[in-house]
Amino acid sequence: MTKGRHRAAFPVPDGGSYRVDELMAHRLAKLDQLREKGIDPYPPRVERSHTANDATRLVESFAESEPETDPIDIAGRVVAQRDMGKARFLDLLDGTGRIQVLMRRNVLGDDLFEDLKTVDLGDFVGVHGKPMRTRTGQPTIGAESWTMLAKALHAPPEKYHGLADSEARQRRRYLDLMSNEETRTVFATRSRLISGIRRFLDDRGFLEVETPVLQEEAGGAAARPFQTHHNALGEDRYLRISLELHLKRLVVGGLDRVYELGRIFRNEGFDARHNPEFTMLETYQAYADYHDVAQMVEDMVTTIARDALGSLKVTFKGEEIDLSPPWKRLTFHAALKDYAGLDLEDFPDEPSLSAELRRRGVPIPDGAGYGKLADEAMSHYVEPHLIQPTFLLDYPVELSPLAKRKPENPRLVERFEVFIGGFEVGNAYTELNDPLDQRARFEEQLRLRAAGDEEAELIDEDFLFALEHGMPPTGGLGVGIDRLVMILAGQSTIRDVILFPQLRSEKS
RNA sequence: GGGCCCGUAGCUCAGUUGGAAGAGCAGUGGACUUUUAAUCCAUUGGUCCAGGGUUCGAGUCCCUGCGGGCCCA
Repeated sequence: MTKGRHRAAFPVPDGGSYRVDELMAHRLAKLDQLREKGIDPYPPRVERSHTANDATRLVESFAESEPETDPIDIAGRVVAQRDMGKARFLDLLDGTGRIQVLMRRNVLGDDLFEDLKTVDLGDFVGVHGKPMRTRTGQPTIGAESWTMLAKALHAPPEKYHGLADSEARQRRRYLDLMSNEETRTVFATRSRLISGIRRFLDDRGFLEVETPVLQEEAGGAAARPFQTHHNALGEDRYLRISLELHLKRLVVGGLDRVYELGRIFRNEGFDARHNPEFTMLETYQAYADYHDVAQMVEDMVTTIARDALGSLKVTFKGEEIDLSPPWKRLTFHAALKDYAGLDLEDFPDEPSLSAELRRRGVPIPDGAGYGKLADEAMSHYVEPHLIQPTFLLDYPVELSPLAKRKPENPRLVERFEVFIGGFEVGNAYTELNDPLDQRARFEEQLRLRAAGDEEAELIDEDFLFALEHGMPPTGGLGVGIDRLVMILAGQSTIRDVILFPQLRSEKS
């Protein structure tokens, strides 16, 4: 049973018939009127010679005076009607924009003009008419005939404010899209950014690949997976939490530059920055290290921003962010010193760091090892300040079981995270290709797991077997696409860049 | 997980000390042949999220639940 608040607007089958409110009843009556006149309110084909945008440009290509051209055919959803008695203006919206239509009784004839009474907001109509300008100069189609293309049985959201209720906007995204231009813009931007990423990587010789979503064990990240079951095998499977371990197998196999842009799943709550399923980009480049990758991220983000937004300056949560390279670079240790006055050299092990953070009142999770403690300190003191694009370099090895150690300091790894707008959007490292060290790191993860860290990695023997065959020096990258889109499209919650974000069930 | 806020007509929102449920848009009827948040006249439309409680009386106060938002962990 649908919850009360949306029931009237969204009728549910009720004993074989539909619950119909008054507004819907009027529309159903109009549907009947059309059918009685032998008019199909849902015809299978449509005449269309011009989009709304084409039509507007056509009119604008003429001088100020009324253009003399042949009639054209346009089609779209009726988003506004202004009835003037013997004339009526309609605004039609299609995927390219809005165009005004002028319907006149003396042009259409009495029958077609009378039939306009069956047109409601939200209906799709086709219009045959001449491009013209109104007295105020607005491009308009002077209708000579019109047809119903699809009758809508519900009223669209309010014409001026659109759909504002955030719950309704997410649950019924189609209403959000049809009534809020900004929503359409955000998702068009998202699409352009993603195609920009593909173009950028394709141009650099990267091969786009696809790896399994259903896995025997979910690895490659510190996160809990969703579990499912394969009936034919009679075995459980997990939805992937990262793309990493399979992509590196491909590098072992000789695919020097690979990327995957796909959905991953993490079994965790959702808030303004988290959705349990989200889109991840991972790239792996043989014969490169994390410095090369940092350079590439800078290039990639600035390229797609320029292409999709036409600017390297964006406004996010009221702050102007300048994406112009070079981005700030700061080591993990230096960042903690700068922003927290915390020198990790003074607290080299779990007991001392734990005591210090406790003393400072930094909240720390139970059973946190050294790496996790350092990460908590970073999240607490540093992350919120990293509004302008910033690379944090050289992380504690405990936090990075898949990254290569720094030769001059084996307690650190060659890793960076990129922060923009106060949160992490990317993560990269020089990949660990020493199979023996990798095995030791996995074993350390197992100890953390035994100590209560449910997000610690499991040993992936097949991955180790792959590494044992030799993986070239490789730089790898992961980018949270949704978060990147948030920043570039100026949206403060992840829910506003995901068309259908995760929500609680509406059923009670 | 904790705190705070929100849920009223199809949509956007008001609703006073607890005393007859409102506006705008949309809809319906009417006027108007260049309007554009058209305008003007008239008018329909309510499970006030759900369930309990207090009260002579609850949209309003209390409790529980559901859903959403913000902040914190």
